[in-house]
Order: sequence, then C-alpha cells, then structure tokens
Amino acid sequence: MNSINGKDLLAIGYQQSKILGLALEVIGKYYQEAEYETVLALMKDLLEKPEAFLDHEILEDLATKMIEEAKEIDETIFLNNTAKEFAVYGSAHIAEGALTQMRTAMRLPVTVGGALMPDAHQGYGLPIGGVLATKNGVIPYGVGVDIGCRMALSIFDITEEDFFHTPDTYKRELIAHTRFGAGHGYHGKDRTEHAVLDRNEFNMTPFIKTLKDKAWSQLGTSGGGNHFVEWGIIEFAADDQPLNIPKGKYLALLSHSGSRGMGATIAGYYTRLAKELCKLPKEAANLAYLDMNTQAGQEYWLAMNLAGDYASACHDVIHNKLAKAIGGKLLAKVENHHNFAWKESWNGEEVIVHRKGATPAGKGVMGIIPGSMTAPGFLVRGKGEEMAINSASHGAGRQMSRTSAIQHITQQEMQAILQANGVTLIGAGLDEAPMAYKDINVVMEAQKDLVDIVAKFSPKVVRMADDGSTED
DNA sequence: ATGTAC
Repeated sequence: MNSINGKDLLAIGYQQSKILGLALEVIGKYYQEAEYETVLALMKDLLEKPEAFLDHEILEDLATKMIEEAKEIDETIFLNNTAKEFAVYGSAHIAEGALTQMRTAMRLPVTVGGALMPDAHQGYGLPIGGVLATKNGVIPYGVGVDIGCRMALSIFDITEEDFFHTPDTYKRELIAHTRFGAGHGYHGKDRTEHAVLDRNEFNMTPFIKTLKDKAWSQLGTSGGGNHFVEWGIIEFAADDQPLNIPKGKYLALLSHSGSRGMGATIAGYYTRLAKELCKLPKEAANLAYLDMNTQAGQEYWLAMNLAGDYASACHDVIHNKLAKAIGGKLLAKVENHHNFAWKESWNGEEVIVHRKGATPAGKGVMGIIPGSMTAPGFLVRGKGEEMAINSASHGAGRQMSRTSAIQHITQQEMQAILQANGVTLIGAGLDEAPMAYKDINVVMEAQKDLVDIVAKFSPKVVRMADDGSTED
C-alpha cells in the first residue's frame, strides 16, 4: 500500500497547482494498492511526457490537463519583480488604491516610465490620473473607455456685461444646441454632417464599419457622467502673447466629452483582444497590451485615433452651433484630450505615452483643467516637466464616490453652493455636486511645476446629463 | 463612460 503525498510529488517536480491535487486524487483512487516506487516512477514519467499518456485509461484526463496548464504558463507574460520608480504629485490626497495600480503598471515588461497626477484615483487597469510610457506596446485600458475624451474652450469677444445683460438667452441656446444622456443621439434631419464621417478608417475592418451609423447619430452629443457644456467668464490677469488676448474678462464656452458609444465599443473590443493575446498575471490582467508591430496593435492605433478625431468633431459641432447662435466673434480656441496614447519622445527615446485622465503638458502646450460646476477651471500652459512625462491633472479629481455623494449631499446644499457662486445649472445629479470634488486650488498647487496658469474660467451656466439620463 | 447583458 503506497503512501504518496503532496510532498513526494513536489519532490519529483510537480508544482503547487490544481494538477497536484488532481494527481493525488487519481493516486488515491486507482493506485492505492500499487507499490510506492512504481507509482512515483509513473507520476514522474507522466510529468516529463504527458503527451505519452493521452491514451492511458487512467491518466488520460490528468495528462490533458497538464498539457493545458503548461500552455497557459507558457503564454503568461511575467511582471518584473520590482516596480520602476515613478513621480507622484500631490501624494497627500491620493488614495492607496491608485498607487497600488500604478506600481503594478510599473512592473510591466513594456513599461519605461510613469507618473501619477494629483487628481489620481483608482480605475480599471491604469488608475485615472495615471501616465505610462511604454516601448512598442499600447494598452487599451491605459487609454480608457472614453477614448479621446477632451476639453474644448472657445473664447468670444463678448464682455462679462454683455453676458449678464441677457443670461437667459445663453441658457436657452445651451439647451437648444446640446444633447445629453447615455445612448442619446440625433435623428433624421437633426443629424450633422462632418468630414470625420468620411474617414477611410471606418472601412478598415468589418467591426469598425458597424460603428459608423451610431457615430453619425451621436455626433455633437455629450453623453453622461461628468461631461458638461457650460458658459462662463474667463479672466486673463495679463495680456497673453501666444493667444493674442489682452488682459480682461471674456465670455467663453467650455465643453467636456468624448467619443460616445463609438469609443466605448472600440475600447471594449480591443481590450478583449489584448487580453486574449497578452496573458498577464491576474493583478495586471486589465493592463493587457497590444504589440505595435502586430496587426492588432496597428488596428487599435488607427481606431483609437479615429475615435479621438470623432470626439474632437463632437466638440466642433457643439461649439459651431453655439457660436452661430450667439453671434460672437471667436478670439481663440483651445482643445486638449486627456484619455489617449501618443507617440512621443521621452528621456531620449521614442515611447508610447498613455494618459488616462491626464492633460498633455509639454513645454508651451496649452490645456484646460476644469474644477467643478462652481469651482474655477484653468487655462494652462505646460512646462514640459520630464518627471511628469509632460503631463498634468485633468481636473480636481473626486474626493467622494458617486454613491457616497448621493447619500451625503442634500439638494439644499447643492442649491446653496450654486447660488453662492452665481451658477445656473441644467440637469446633473448630486453625484456631480462641487463638494464631491477635491479643492482645485490644492490640486493646482500640487502641480505648479507642471503647468503655468494662463487664465481662470468661472462657470456661469452649466449643463450636464439629467439624473437617470438613460431615459428617453 | 457606455448602454447592454457572464
């Protein structure tokens, strides 16, 4: 009667895995009466050459599982044991979850650098507010679901006085020319034409082709969540030469939205493909990447860029409609995306820089960092800080989860803060209340080495998606 | 963030 146990199997080379348990089970069931040495030799043969046991009446099943497991292990891409160093800005206000996620990202074999912005919080795969530079690999979840999500700012030659003279006109036009809510689009003659719809990439693959019609329908819409379109007053404390805008206050239109259903579908499709092609250990599974030298990597890159240009077109449509409606002369327009991947030079090498909720802030690059529906947003100019991989935050960042905000903030508090700041709000739930966000001034202070403030934008008429915006 | 369904 043999007495083979787990230790014996480990000693002849078995690994601590489900195979070990199955092997012991088989031994107990079929080889209870056999000689210890004979069984051990048999198990050793099986381990060395499972393919020779595929017709074995007892060990067939175990042999099959061993071959499967070997293949899984063979395909697994291992993380480096130590995480590369990364700069953290405003660490006092960043939760541990975001740091943990960033450390995992810094262990990927393709990672060359990273940084965490002061509005960082836990996300899916790479944290929101995370910047990751890789070599030849693009991570769909390093870009995020809302590919190409961006800010767009139009500054008009309309004075603060002009605006306050007829605020209701601006409110009416904002309602007339924007559309919010998940799934919502324009239909029939309400659809807008745009050159982005004629892009060749829409014919690239059968999959991409299926996205075109909905993309057309949703062109010029804003979606839900933290997206908004708002009128506000922008104040330049000094003349700005590059923008050619004299010191003073102007009416401005600020919008925040992305690539709608199209980008979300692309993100889902290529994340799934990346996970099939790039098997990472469980803690890094959502950081699956596509090799830029493969068909899949190239396809994602083109689809991501198409989604980015589509997001830009959405802002274009909104700004064009509203500019026409109010009849003001455009003094300047600034736009930046903050969920995207770029080919950039960093630390002397060509890398893929993923910014997932981070504003590009290369030297002289203009960007917009919003505060909240009542707190100011800032027009900024990047300082090109290498440690931050030429990036800055994409907003104030949440300090309360959506659920917590809905539970703890009252309608009265919301009304009071809107009134105190002279803000008219259309739509939005308590989850977007100003108190749910960090203090933007603290966030700006934490990134003063990353960007210079060019102008301050104060929201006045804000539109967001209604609570429960999935209804028609 | 999206808008459908491991």
